Amino acid sequence: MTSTKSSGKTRTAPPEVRRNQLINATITCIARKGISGTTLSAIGKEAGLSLGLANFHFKSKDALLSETLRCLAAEHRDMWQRDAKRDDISDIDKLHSIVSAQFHPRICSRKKLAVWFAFFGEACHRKTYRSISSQIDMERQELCAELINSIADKGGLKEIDAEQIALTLEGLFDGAWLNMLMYPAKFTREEAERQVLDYLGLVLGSTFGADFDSPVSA
Amino acid sequence: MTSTKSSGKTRTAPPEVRRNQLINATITCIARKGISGTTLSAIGKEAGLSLGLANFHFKSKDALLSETLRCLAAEHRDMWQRDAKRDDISDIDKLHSIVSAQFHPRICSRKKLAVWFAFFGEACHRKTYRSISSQIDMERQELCAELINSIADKGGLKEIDAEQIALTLEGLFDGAWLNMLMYPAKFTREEAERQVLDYLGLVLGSTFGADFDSPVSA
DNA sequence: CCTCTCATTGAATGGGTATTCAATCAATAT
DNA sequence: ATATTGATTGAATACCCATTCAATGAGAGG
Repeated sequence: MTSTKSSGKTRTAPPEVRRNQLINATITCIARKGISGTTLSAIGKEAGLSLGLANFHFKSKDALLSETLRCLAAEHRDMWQRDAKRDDISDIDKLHSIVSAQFHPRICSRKKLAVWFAFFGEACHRKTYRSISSQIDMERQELCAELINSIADKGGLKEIDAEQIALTLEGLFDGAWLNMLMYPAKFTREEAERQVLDYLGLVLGSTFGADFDSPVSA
Repeated sequence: MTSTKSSGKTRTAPPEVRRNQLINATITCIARKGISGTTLSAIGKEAGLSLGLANFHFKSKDALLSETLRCLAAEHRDMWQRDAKRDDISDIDKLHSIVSAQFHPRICSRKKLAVWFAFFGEACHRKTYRSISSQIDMERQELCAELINSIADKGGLKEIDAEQIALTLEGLFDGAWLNMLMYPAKFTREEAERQVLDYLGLVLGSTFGADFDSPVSA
Protein backbone atom coordinates (compact mmCIF):
# COMPACT_ATOMS: atom_id res chain seq x y z
CA MET A 1 0.00 0.00 0.00
CA THR A 2 2.68 2.46 0.95
CA SER A 3 5.51 1.40 -1.29
CA THR A 4 4.71 1.51 -4.92
CA LYS A 5 7.75 -0.22 -6.24
CA SER A 6 7.86 -3.98 -6.35
CA SER A 7 10.96 -5.20 -4.65
CA GLY A 8 9.32 -8.61 -4.96
CA LYS A 9 10.87 -11.87 -5.81
CA THR A 10 8.55 -13.19 -8.49
CA ARG A 11 8.38 -11.73 -11.95
CA THR A 12 4.70 -12.38 -12.33
CA ALA A 13 2.06 -11.59 -9.76
CA PRO A 14 -1.70 -11.95 -9.47
CA PRO A 15 -3.65 -9.30 -11.35
CA GLU A 16 -4.98 -7.74 -8.18
CA VAL A 17 -1.46 -6.99 -7.00
CA ARG A 18 -0.51 -5.43 -10.31
CA ARG A 19 -3.67 -3.41 -10.42
CA ASN A 20 -2.94 -1.99 -6.99
CA GLN A 21 0.62 -1.22 -7.96
CA LEU A 22 -0.54 0.59 -11.03
CA ILE A 23 -3.23 2.53 -9.19
CA ASN A 24 -0.78 3.65 -6.54
CA ALA A 25 1.71 4.68 -9.17
CA THR A 26 -1.05 6.60 -10.91
CA ILE A 27 -1.84 8.50 -7.73
CA THR A 28 1.80 9.40 -7.33
CA CYS A 29 2.13 10.55 -10.91
CA ILE A 30 -1.05 12.62 -10.91
CA ALA A 31 0.00 14.31 -7.69
CA ARG A 32 3.33 15.12 -9.26
CA LYS A 33 2.33 16.16 -12.76
CA GLY A 34 -1.44 16.45 -12.94
CA ILE A 35 -3.68 14.29 -15.05
CA SER A 36 -2.59 15.77 -18.35
CA GLY A 37 1.05 15.28 -17.42
CA THR A 38 0.59 11.68 -16.40
CA THR A 39 1.71 9.27 -19.09
CA LEU A 40 1.44 5.52 -19.16
CA SER A 41 5.16 5.16 -19.40
CA ALA A 42 5.63 7.37 -16.33
CA ILE A 43 3.14 5.23 -14.47
CA GLY A 44 4.94 2.11 -15.59
CA LYS A 45 8.28 3.44 -14.47
CA GLU A 46 6.87 4.56 -11.12
CA ALA A 47 5.34 1.14 -10.57
CA GLY A 48 8.51 -0.60 -11.66
CA LEU A 49 6.62 -2.30 -14.45
CA SER A 50 6.63 -2.05 -18.18
CA LEU A 51 4.84 0.35 -20.45
CA GLY A 52 2.27 -2.03 -21.79
CA LEU A 53 1.04 -3.47 -18.52
CA ALA A 54 -1.44 -0.74 -17.74
CA ASN A 55 -3.28 -1.50 -20.95
CA PHE A 56 -3.21 -5.17 -20.17
CA HIS A 57 -4.64 -4.98 -16.67
CA PHE A 58 -6.96 -2.11 -17.42
CA LYS A 59 -8.57 -1.70 -20.77
CA SER A 60 -7.20 1.76 -21.36
CA LYS A 61 -5.60 4.73 -19.70
CA ASP A 62 -9.05 6.15 -19.17
CA ALA A 63 -10.18 3.05 -17.35
CA LEU A 64 -7.10 3.17 -15.16
CA LEU A 65 -7.85 6.75 -14.21
CA SER A 66 -11.47 5.98 -13.41
CA GLU A 67 -10.42 3.00 -11.35
CA THR A 68 -7.98 5.19 -9.48
CA LEU A 69 -10.70 7.65 -8.59
CA ARG A 70 -13.00 4.81 -7.61
CA CYS A 71 -10.31 3.53 -5.26
CA LEU A 72 -9.84 6.87 -3.59
CA ALA A 73 -13.58 7.24 -3.16
CA ALA A 74 -13.96 3.76 -1.71
CA GLU A 75 -11.10 4.29 0.71
CA HIS A 76 -12.75 7.43 1.98
CA ARG A 77 -16.23 5.99 2.14
CA ASP A 78 -15.15 2.90 4.03
CA MET A 79 -13.74 5.05 6.74
CA TRP A 80 -17.00 6.53 7.94
CA GLN A 81 -19.26 3.69 6.78
CA ARG A 82 -17.74 1.39 9.34
CA ASP A 83 -18.86 3.62 12.20
CA ALA A 84 -22.13 4.60 10.59
CA LYS A 85 -23.31 1.01 10.56
CA ARG A 86 -22.60 0.31 14.20
CA ASP A 87 -25.48 0.63 16.62
CA ASP A 88 -23.41 0.87 19.75
CA ILE A 89 -22.29 4.44 19.24
CA SER A 90 -24.26 7.66 19.37
CA ASP A 91 -25.30 9.80 16.46
CA ILE A 92 -22.99 12.50 17.69
CA ASP A 93 -20.10 10.10 17.52
CA LYS A 94 -21.12 9.04 14.05
CA LEU A 95 -21.10 12.63 12.91
CA HIS A 96 -17.72 13.05 14.55
CA SER A 97 -16.57 10.02 12.66
CA ILE A 98 -17.57 11.52 9.35
CA VAL A 99 -15.72 14.70 10.12
CA SER A 100 -12.60 12.96 11.24
CA ALA A 101 -12.66 10.65 8.22
CA GLN A 102 -12.69 13.74 6.05
CA PHE A 103 -9.49 14.92 7.66
CA HIS A 104 -7.81 11.62 8.32
CA PRO A 105 -4.13 11.67 7.32
CA ARG A 106 -4.60 8.71 5.04
CA ILE A 107 -7.46 10.42 3.24
CA CYS A 108 -6.29 13.95 2.89
CA SER A 109 -2.58 13.78 2.47
CA ARG A 110 -1.29 16.45 0.16
CA LYS A 111 -0.77 13.82 -2.47
CA LYS A 112 -4.32 12.56 -2.42
CA LEU A 113 -5.80 16.03 -2.26
CA ALA A 114 -3.87 16.87 -5.38
CA VAL A 115 -5.38 13.86 -7.08
CA TRP A 116 -8.91 14.64 -5.92
CA PHE A 117 -8.74 18.12 -7.34
CA ALA A 118 -7.13 16.95 -10.51
CA PHE A 119 -10.23 14.83 -10.99
CA PHE A 120 -12.60 17.59 -9.92
CA GLY A 121 -11.01 19.76 -12.57
CA GLU A 122 -12.01 17.27 -15.22
CA ALA A 123 -15.25 16.16 -13.60
CA CYS A 124 -17.43 18.74 -15.30
CA HIS A 125 -16.89 17.26 -18.72
CA ARG A 126 -16.42 13.61 -17.72
CA LYS A 127 -19.58 11.91 -16.64
CA THR A 128 -17.64 8.97 -15.23
CA TYR A 129 -15.65 11.03 -12.77
CA ARG A 130 -18.67 13.02 -11.75
CA SER A 131 -20.78 10.00 -11.06
CA ILE A 132 -18.09 8.31 -9.00
CA SER A 133 -17.59 11.26 -6.74
CA SER A 134 -21.23 12.24 -6.59
CA GLN A 135 -22.14 8.79 -5.37
CA ILE A 136 -20.18 9.07 -2.17
CA ASP A 137 -20.91 12.75 -1.74
CA MET A 138 -24.66 12.23 -1.84
CA GLU A 139 -24.48 9.27 0.45
CA ARG A 140 -22.49 11.16 3.02
CA GLN A 141 -24.60 14.24 2.73
CA GLU A 142 -27.81 12.32 3.32
CA LEU A 143 -26.33 10.50 6.26
CA CYS A 144 -25.19 13.80 7.73
CA ALA A 145 -28.64 15.28 7.35
CA GLU A 146 -30.18 12.32 9.16
CA LEU A 147 -27.67 12.47 11.95
CA ILE A 148 -28.04 16.20 12.37
CA ASN A 149 -31.78 15.88 12.42
CA SER A 150 -31.71 13.21 15.05
CA ILE A 151 -29.14 15.07 17.15
CA ALA A 152 -31.22 18.23 17.00
CA ASP A 153 -34.34 16.33 17.96
CA LYS A 154 -32.73 14.85 21.02
CA GLY A 155 -31.39 18.27 21.96
CA GLY A 156 -34.82 19.80 21.66
CA LEU A 157 -33.84 22.04 18.78
CA LYS A 158 -36.80 22.66 16.52
CA GLU A 159 -35.70 25.57 14.40
CA ILE A 160 -33.18 23.60 12.45
CA ASP A 161 -32.98 22.75 8.78
CA ALA A 162 -30.79 19.67 8.82
CA GLU A 163 -30.69 19.45 5.06
CA GLN A 164 -29.33 22.96 4.80
CA ILE A 165 -26.73 22.37 7.47
CA ALA A 166 -25.63 19.19 5.74
CA LEU A 167 -25.16 21.13 2.52
CA THR A 168 -23.09 23.75 4.28
CA LEU A 169 -21.06 20.96 5.80
CA GLU A 170 -20.32 19.58 2.34
CA GLY A 171 -19.13 23.01 1.36
CA LEU A 172 -16.91 23.28 4.40
CA PHE A 173 -15.41 19.88 3.69
CA ASP A 174 -14.53 20.66 0.10
CA GLY A 175 -13.45 24.18 0.84
CA ALA A 176 -11.13 23.05 3.60
CA TRP A 177 -9.66 20.45 1.26
CA LEU A 178 -8.96 22.98 -1.43
CA ASN A 179 -7.40 25.39 1.02
CA MET A 180 -5.27 22.66 2.53
CA LEU A 181 -4.04 21.80 -0.93
CA MET A 182 -3.35 25.34 -2.03
CA TYR A 183 -2.12 26.85 1.22
CA PRO A 184 -0.79 24.06 3.36
CA ALA A 185 1.02 26.54 5.58
CA LYS A 186 -2.21 28.32 6.51
CA PHE A 187 -4.55 25.33 6.58
CA THR A 188 -3.64 22.18 8.44
CA ARG A 189 -5.70 19.08 8.95
CA GLU A 190 -6.13 19.80 12.62
CA GLU A 191 -7.29 23.35 12.10
CA ALA A 192 -9.66 22.33 9.36
CA GLU A 193 -11.20 19.69 11.55
CA ARG A 194 -11.60 22.10 14.41
CA GLN A 195 -13.13 24.63 12.04
CA VAL A 196 -15.81 22.18 11.02
CA LEU A 197 -16.45 21.07 14.57
CA ASP A 198 -16.73 24.69 15.63
CA TYR A 199 -19.34 25.22 12.97
CA LEU A 200 -21.32 22.22 14.11
CA GLY A 201 -21.06 23.38 17.69
CA LEU A 202 -22.43 26.71 16.59
CA VAL A 203 -25.49 25.41 14.76
CA LEU A 204 -26.23 22.47 17.01
CA GLY A 205 -25.60 24.46 20.13
CA SER A 206 -24.38 22.88 23.33
CA THR A 207 -25.86 19.59 22.12
CA PHE A 208 -22.84 19.09 19.96
CA GLY A 209 -20.29 20.25 22.45
CA ALA A 210 -16.58 20.69 22.43
CA ASP A 211 -16.13 17.02 23.18
CA PHE A 212 -12.41 16.95 22.77
CA ASP A 213 -10.47 20.09 22.26
CA SER A 214 -12.52 22.33 20.03
CA PRO A 215 -12.70 25.72 21.70
CA VAL A 216 -15.33 27.77 19.89
CA SER A 217 -13.27 30.35 18.08
CA ALA A 218 -10.59 30.74 20.70
CA MET B 1 -16.82 40.62 -24.05
CA THR B 2 -19.86 38.45 -24.52
CA SER B 3 -19.44 37.38 -28.11
CA THR B 4 -16.22 35.66 -28.88
CA LYS B 5 -16.49 35.61 -32.62
CA SER B 6 -15.43 38.63 -34.61
CA SER B 7 -18.14 39.56 -37.02
CA GLY B 8 -16.02 42.66 -37.50
CA LYS B 9 -15.31 44.52 -40.65
CA THR B 10 -11.55 44.89 -40.46
CA ARG B 11 -9.23 42.00 -40.95
CA THR B 12 -6.65 43.29 -38.53
CA ALA B 13 -7.36 44.58 -35.08
CA PRO B 14 -5.31 46.03 -32.22
CA PRO B 15 -3.51 43.43 -30.16
CA GLU B 16 -5.62 44.09 -27.10
CA VAL B 17 -8.76 43.12 -28.99
CA ARG B 18 -7.20 39.95 -30.26
CA ARG B 19 -5.87 39.07 -26.85
CA ASN B 20 -9.34 39.41 -25.36
CA GLN B 21 -10.85 37.34 -28.13
CA LEU B 22 -8.33 34.63 -27.56
CA ILE B 23 -8.76 34.67 -23.80
CA ASN B 24 -12.52 34.41 -24.08
CA ALA B 25 -12.22 31.59 -26.54
CA THR B 26 -9.84 29.88 -24.14
CA ILE B 27 -12.36 30.12 -21.33
CA THR B 28 -15.02 28.61 -23.53
CA CYS B 29 -12.76 25.79 -24.63
CA ILE B 30 -11.53 24.94 -21.15
CA ALA B 31 -15.07 24.89 -19.83
CA ARG B 32 -16.04 22.53 -22.62
CA LYS B 33 -13.07 20.18 -22.71
CA GLY B 34 -10.82 20.86 -19.75
CA ILE B 35 -7.30 22.20 -19.92
CA SER B 36 -5.79 19.05 -21.36
CA GLY B 37 -8.46 18.91 -24.03
CA THR B 38 -7.98 22.51 -25.06
CA THR B 39 -5.87 22.83 -28.19
CA LEU B 40 -4.61 25.95 -29.86
CA SER B 41 -6.44 25.12 -33.03
CA ALA B 42 -9.71 24.73 -31.10
CA ILE B 43 -9.10 28.09 -29.47
CA GLY B 44 -8.40 29.64 -32.86
CA LYS B 45 -11.55 28.20 -34.35
CA GLU B 46 -13.64 29.32 -31.38
CA ALA B 47 -12.21 32.83 -31.66
CA GLY B 48 -12.68 32.86 -35.41
CA LEU B 49 -8.95 33.38 -35.87
CA SER B 50 -6.18 31.32 -37.25
CA LEU B 51 -4.09 28.69 -35.59
CA GLY B 52 -0.90 30.66 -35.30
CA LEU B 53 -2.31 33.81 -33.75
CA ALA B 54 -2.27 32.60 -30.20
CA ASN B 55 1.45 32.09 -30.39
CA PHE B 56 1.87 35.49 -31.93
CA HIS B 57 -0.06 37.47 -29.34
CA PHE B 58 1.04 35.34 -26.44
CA LYS B 59 4.39 33.74 -26.37
CA SER B 60 3.09 30.22 -25.92
CA LYS B 61 0.06 28.20 -25.02
CA ASP B 62 1.24 28.23 -21.44
CA ALA B 63 1.37 32.01 -21.38
CA LEU B 64 -2.12 32.19 -22.83
CA LEU B 65 -3.42 29.92 -20.10
CA SER B 66 -1.74 31.95 -17.37
CA GLU B 67 -3.10 35.14 -18.83
CA THR B 68 -6.55 33.63 -18.90
CA LEU B 69 -6.38 32.78 -15.23
CA ARG B 70 -5.02 36.23 -14.46
CA CYS B 71 -8.01 37.75 -16.25
CA LEU B 72 -10.50 35.71 -14.31
CA ALA B 73 -8.81 36.63 -11.06
CA ALA B 74 -8.73 40.33 -11.92
CA GLU B 75 -12.38 40.34 -12.93
CA HIS B 76 -13.32 38.83 -9.60
CA ARG B 77 -11.06 41.05 -7.55
CA ASP B 78 -12.26 44.25 -9.19
CA MET B 79 -15.77 43.43 -8.17
CA TRP B 80 -15.24 43.71 -4.43
CA GLN B 81 -12.28 46.07 -4.53
CA ARG B 82 -14.48 48.83 -5.87
CA ASP B 83 -16.68 48.74 -2.79
CA ALA B 84 -13.84 48.05 -0.39
CA LYS B 85 -12.15 51.31 -1.29
CA ARG B 86 -15.18 53.50 -0.75
CA ASP B 87 -15.52 55.21 2.58
CA ASP B 88 -19.18 56.01 2.30
CA ILE B 89 -20.40 52.50 3.02
CA SER B 90 -20.29 50.48 6.21
CA ASP B 91 -18.03 47.56 6.95
CA ILE B 92 -21.04 45.32 7.00
CA ASP B 93 -21.90 46.40 3.50
CA LYS B 94 -18.34 45.83 2.41
CA LEU B 95 -18.48 42.31 3.73
CA HIS B 96 -21.77 41.84 1.97
CA SER B 97 -20.12 43.10 -1.17
CA ILE B 98 -17.40 40.48 -0.95
CA VAL B 99 -19.94 37.74 -0.48
CA SER B 100 -22.11 38.88 -3.33
CA ALA B 101 -19.10 39.28 -5.62
CA GLN B 102 -18.25 35.68 -4.90
CA PHE B 103 -21.65 34.60 -6.14
CA HIS B 104 -22.22 37.18 -8.83
CA PRO B 105 -23.56 35.66 -12.06
CA ARG B 106 -20.69 37.10 -14.05
CA ILE B 107 -18.15 35.56 -11.70
CA CYS B 108 -19.53 32.15 -10.98
CA SER B 109 -21.28 31.08 -14.10
CA ARG B 110 -20.97 27.37 -14.67
CA LYS B 111 -18.51 28.10 -17.42
CA LYS B 112 -16.16 30.12 -15.28
CA LEU B 113 -16.41 27.76 -12.35
CA ALA B 114 -15.35 24.98 -14.66
CA VAL B 115 -12.33 27.02 -15.65
CA TRP B 116 -11.42 27.90 -12.09
CA PHE B 117 -11.41 24.30 -11.05
CA ALA B 118 -9.56 23.23 -14.14
CA PHE B 119 -6.81 25.57 -12.95
CA PHE B 120 -7.06 24.47 -9.34
CA GLY B 121 -6.54 20.94 -10.52
CA GLU B 122 -3.23 21.93 -12.04
CA ALA B 123 -2.30 24.53 -9.46
CA CYS B 124 -0.46 22.17 -7.16
CA HIS B 125 2.29 21.54 -9.67
CA ARG B 126 2.25 24.90 -11.45
CA LYS B 127 3.69 27.68 -9.40
CA THR B 128 2.33 30.29 -11.81
CA TYR B 129 -1.29 29.28 -11.37
CA ARG B 130 -0.90 28.98 -7.63
CA SER B 131 0.60 32.38 -7.22
CA ILE B 132 -2.04 34.09 -9.34
CA SER B 133 -4.90 32.64 -7.38
CA SER B 134 -3.20 32.93 -4.02
CA GLN B 135 -2.64 36.61 -4.53
CA ILE B 136 -6.32 37.47 -4.67
CA ASP B 137 -7.27 34.84 -2.10
CA MET B 138 -4.91 36.25 0.50
CA GLU B 139 -5.95 39.78 -0.21
CA ARG B 140 -9.60 38.96 0.18
CA GLN B 141 -9.04 36.87 3.24
CA GLU B 142 -7.13 39.63 5.01
CA LEU B 143 -9.74 42.20 4.11
CA CYS B 144 -12.45 39.90 5.44
CA ALA B 145 -10.58 39.44 8.69
CA GLU B 146 -10.28 43.20 9.14
CA LEU B 147 -13.92 43.78 8.36
CA ILE B 148 -15.07 41.01 10.66
CA ASN B 149 -12.89 42.34 13.40
CA SER B 150 -14.24 45.81 13.07
CA ILE B 151 -17.84 44.64 12.80
CA ALA B 152 -17.43 42.52 15.91
CA ASP B 153 -15.86 45.43 17.78
CA LYS B 154 -18.74 47.72 16.99
CA GLY B 155 -21.17 45.01 17.99
CA GLY B 156 -19.41 44.55 21.31
CA LEU B 157 -18.38 40.99 20.52
CA LYS B 158 -15.15 40.18 22.27
CA GLU B 159 -14.90 36.42 22.05
CA ILE B 160 -14.28 36.39 18.35
CA ASP B 161 -11.32 35.18 16.34
CA ALA B 162 -11.73 37.16 13.15
CA GLU B 163 -8.82 35.44 11.48
CA GLN B 164 -10.38 32.04 12.09
CA ILE B 165 -13.75 33.15 10.80
CA ALA B 166 -12.15 34.60 7.69
CA LEU B 167 -10.47 31.28 7.04
CA THR B 168 -13.74 29.42 7.45
CA LEU B 169 -15.29 31.91 5.08
CA GLU B 170 -12.67 31.11 2.46
CA GLY B 171 -13.54 27.46 2.88
CA LEU B 172 -17.22 28.16 2.48
CA PHE B 173 -16.57 30.18 -0.65
CA ASP B 174 -14.53 27.52 -2.35
CA GLY B 175 -16.70 24.69 -1.15
CA ALA B 176 -19.82 26.37 -2.42
CA TRP B 177 -18.14 26.92 -5.76
CA LEU B 178 -17.18 23.30 -6.10
CA ASN B 179 -20.64 22.11 -5.13
CA MET B 180 -22.26 24.53 -7.55
CA LEU B 181 -20.06 23.18 -10.30
CA MET B 182 -20.57 19.53 -9.50
CA TYR B 183 -24.21 19.55 -8.41
CA PRO B 184 -25.86 22.56 -10.00
CA ALA B 185 -29.28 21.13 -9.27
CA LYS B 186 -28.63 21.01 -5.53
CA PHE B 187 -26.55 24.15 -5.20
CA THR B 188 -27.62 27.41 -6.74
CA ARG B 189 -25.96 30.80 -6.49
CA GLU B 190 -28.74 32.16 -4.35
CA GLU B 191 -28.69 29.29 -1.91
CA ALA B 192 -24.93 29.42 -1.65
CA GLU B 193 -25.01 33.11 -0.91
CA ARG B 194 -27.67 32.66 1.72
CA GLN B 195 -25.66 29.81 3.21
CA VAL B 196 -22.66 32.06 3.66
CA LEU B 197 -24.74 34.93 5.00
CA ASP B 198 -26.41 32.57 7.45
CA TYR B 199 -23.01 31.50 8.66
CA LEU B 200 -21.92 35.09 9.15
CA GLY B 201 -25.15 35.85 10.95
CA LEU B 202 -24.47 32.94 13.21
CA VAL B 203 -20.94 33.93 14.22
CA LEU B 204 -21.45 37.68 14.21
CA GLY B 205 -24.78 37.46 15.97
CA SER B 206 -27.51 40.01 15.44
CA THR B 207 -24.81 42.52 14.48
CA PHE B 208 -24.71 41.00 11.05
CA GLY B 209 -28.39 40.57 10.66
CA ALA B 210 -30.70 39.22 8.01
CA ASP B 211 -30.46 42.44 6.08
CA PHE B 212 -32.25 41.27 3.01
CA ASP B 213 -33.82 37.91 2.90
CA SER B 214 -31.56 35.53 4.72
CA PRO B 215 -33.69 33.61 7.18
CA VAL B 216 -31.32 31.82 9.51
CA SER B 217 -31.77 28.19 8.53
CA ALA B 218 -35.45 28.45 7.71
C1' DC C 1 10.06 -32.73 -18.64
C1' DC C 2 6.50 -30.93 -21.58
C1' DT C 3 2.49 -28.06 -22.52
C1' DC C 4 -0.48 -24.69 -21.97
C1' DT C 5 -1.88 -20.65 -20.17
C1' DC C 6 -1.34 -16.28 -18.83
C1' DA C 7 1.64 -12.32 -17.48
C1' DT C 8 5.10 -9.30 -19.23
C1' DT C 9 7.94 -6.73 -22.26
C1' DG C 10 9.09 -2.91 -25.31
C1' DA C 11 9.51 -1.77 -30.19
C1' DA C 12 6.50 -0.22 -33.76
C1' DT C 13 2.34 2.29 -35.14
C1' DG C 14 -0.73 6.00 -35.71
C1' DG C 15 -2.82 10.03 -34.35
C1' DG C 16 -2.47 14.36 -32.42
C1' DT C 17 -0.62 18.96 -31.13
C1' DA C 18 2.57 23.01 -29.89
C1' DT C 19 5.52 25.75 -32.32
C1' DT C 20 7.90 27.80 -36.31
C1' DC C 21 8.05 30.50 -40.26
C1' DA C 22 7.81 32.04 -45.01
C1' DA C 23 4.36 34.07 -47.51
C1' DT C 24 0.48 37.21 -47.67
C1' DC C 25 -2.22 41.02 -46.56
C1' DA C 26 -3.85 45.64 -44.62
C1' DA C 27 -3.06 49.93 -42.89
C1' DT C 28 -0.17 53.88 -42.24
C1' DA C 29 3.44 56.90 -43.24
C1' DT C 30 6.24 58.98 -46.85
C1' DA D 1 1.77 55.52 -55.43
C1' DT D 2 5.17 53.21 -52.81
C1' DA D 3 7.41 51.64 -48.92
C1' DT D 4 7.24 50.12 -44.39
C1' DT D 5 5.49 48.06 -40.59
C1' DG D 6 2.97 44.90 -38.16
C1' DA D 7 -0.87 41.50 -38.20
C1' DT D 8 -2.48 37.14 -40.09
C1' DT D 9 -2.46 32.78 -42.18
C1' DG D 10 -1.79 27.81 -42.44
C1' DA D 11 1.44 24.33 -44.12
C1' DA D 12 5.47 22.12 -42.44
C1' DT D 13 8.11 20.43 -38.55
C1' DA D 14 9.27 17.99 -34.62
C1' DC D 15 7.84 15.96 -30.66
C1' DC D 16 4.98 13.24 -27.52
C1' DC D 17 1.96 9.59 -26.18
C1' DA D 18 -1.84 5.87 -26.12
C1' DT D 19 -2.41 1.66 -27.99
C1' DT D 20 -1.17 -2.62 -30.39
C1' DC D 21 1.09 -6.80 -30.76
C1' DA D 22 4.53 -10.26 -31.70
C1' DA D 23 7.90 -12.24 -29.01
C1' DT D 24 9.35 -13.90 -24.55
C1' DG D 25 9.09 -15.61 -19.89
C1' DA D 26 7.30 -17.99 -15.94
C1' DG D 27 4.43 -20.95 -13.55
C1' DA D 28 0.65 -24.83 -13.27
C1' DG D 29 -0.93 -29.23 -14.44
C1' DG D 30 -0.19 -33.31 -16.46
